[in-house]
Amino acid sequence: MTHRLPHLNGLRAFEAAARHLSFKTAASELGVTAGAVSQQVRKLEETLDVPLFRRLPQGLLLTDAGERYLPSITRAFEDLTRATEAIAPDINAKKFNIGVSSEARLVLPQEWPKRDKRLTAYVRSVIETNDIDLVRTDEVDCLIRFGDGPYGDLAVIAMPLVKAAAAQPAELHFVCKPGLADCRQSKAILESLDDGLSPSG
Amino acid sequence: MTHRLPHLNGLRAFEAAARHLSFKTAASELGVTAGAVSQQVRKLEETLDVPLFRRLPQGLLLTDAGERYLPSITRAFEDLTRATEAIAPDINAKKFNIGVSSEARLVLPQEWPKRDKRLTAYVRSVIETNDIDLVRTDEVDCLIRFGDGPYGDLAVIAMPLVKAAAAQPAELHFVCKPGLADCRQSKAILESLDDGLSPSG
DNA sequence: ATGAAGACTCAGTTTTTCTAAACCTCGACG
DNA sequence: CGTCGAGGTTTAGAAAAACTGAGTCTTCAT
Repeated sequence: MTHRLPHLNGLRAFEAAARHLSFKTAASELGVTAGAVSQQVRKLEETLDVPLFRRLPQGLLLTDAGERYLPSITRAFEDLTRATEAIAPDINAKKFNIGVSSEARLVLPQEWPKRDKRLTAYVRSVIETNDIDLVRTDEVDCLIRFGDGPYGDLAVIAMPLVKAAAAQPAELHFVCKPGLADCRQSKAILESLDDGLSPSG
Repeated sequence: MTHRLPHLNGLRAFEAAARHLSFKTAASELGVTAGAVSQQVRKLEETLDVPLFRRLPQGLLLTDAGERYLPSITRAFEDLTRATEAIAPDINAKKFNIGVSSEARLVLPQEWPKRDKRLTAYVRSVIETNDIDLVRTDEVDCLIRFGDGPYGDLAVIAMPLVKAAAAQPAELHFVCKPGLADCRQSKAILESLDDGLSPSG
C-alpha cells in the first residue's frame, strides 16, 4: 500500500491547532511561532482543497470536514507516539513540556526558559496555561503557577519569591506528577527557576 | 496529549523501506533517491537511538525493534491515508503509482516517464516490479510488463511493439484494475507509451 | 479612544531534505 | 581470478520547506 498523504508537518500543525482551537497555543506546543502554524494549516487546506477551520472573530472553529478529520488524525499520531515509546522509551524521557500561568510568567526572567542554556536539553516546549488538569493528562509535564490547588495527588514544590510585590502571593508552585518530581528535568528546571527568581537574576 | 515524535518524514522513509526491505524500492515509491531514504532512516535510528535495519551484504533485514515497530507505523499511516481520503477524495485521484517490469523497462525510452512532461500531472512514482498482485493490493495503480497473466479480473491493454527484438514478445501489457482502465491518468500514460514505443520515439 | 489578543501576511533566513556522483561490498559469471 | 551489476552509503552542494520577526487587521474589553 503506497500512501498518498499531504505534508506530515501540516497534519501535525492541524492536529495541534484543532485540539487547542488556537494557533497560538498549538504553536507553543509545537515549539514554533503562530505564523508558522498558520502557514502550515493554510498549506494543508490548499493541498486537500478543503477548509478545515472557520476563522471567526471570536476565535477558531472547526469546519465539518475538520471536525470529522480531527479524531482520526489525533488517533494516528497517538499510535505513532505509542509505538515509538514502545521501542525507544528514552525518547520520552528527554524533554519536558512546561506549562506556565500568565501570572507566573510575569515574575520569571524575560524569555525564560529560552535564555537558560542549561535547559535546552530538558525542555521541549512552553505553553501558557493555568489548568492543573493538563498535568494529569500529560499535556504538560509540569506547571508553574501561583495559588493553591487543590492539587490532589500531584507533587508540588514551592519556591519563595524574594522580591514579592505587594499584591502577589509569596510562593510560586512547581506542579508535576509525583513520579517526575525529582527527575533530571525537574531538577534542572527548578534550579533555573531558583536562579531566575533570586535578586541577582 | 502532546506528541513526542521523531521527524515524520523519517518515519515515512522507514515504513516504506521496511515494507519493501529495500531502500531503492522505497525510494521509488516515495519519489526520491535511495540516498535520501538512507539518510532519513539513519537519522531516525539516531534520534531513537535504536537500530531498525540490519544491513547485510545480501540486502536489508529488520532488527527486532524494527520488526516490532513496523506494523504500528504502517497502520498509523494507513489510518492517516484513510482519514484523508474520507474528507478529500480528490487527493486520491490525482497521481498514479506505476509498476514497470525490468524487461519492459528496456524497451521504454530512457528515464521514461520523467522526460514526458505531459505525465507530470498524472504520475507520482515508478517502481520496478513484475508482481501482478501489487495491482490488486493497490500498491501500484498500473503495471507495465511483458507476458501473459493469468490476469484474472484485471484489465489489460496490449500495445504492439514495432521494433520488437528477436527474442522478445511482440506485445507490451498495461495492466490495471478495470475501474482505472480509461481514466485520465491511464489515457495519458498509454498515449505516452504509444509515442515512446513508436519508431520515432 | 485605547490596549490587548489572536490571526494573517510577507520578506528574508535558517533548517531540512534532496540530488548527483563517487565509493564500497558482495555475489554471479565467464 | 577479473569484471560486472546491484544495492547501500557517503559527501558536497543545491533545492525546497519551514520558521522567524515585524507589521497589519479585527474584535473585544476597558
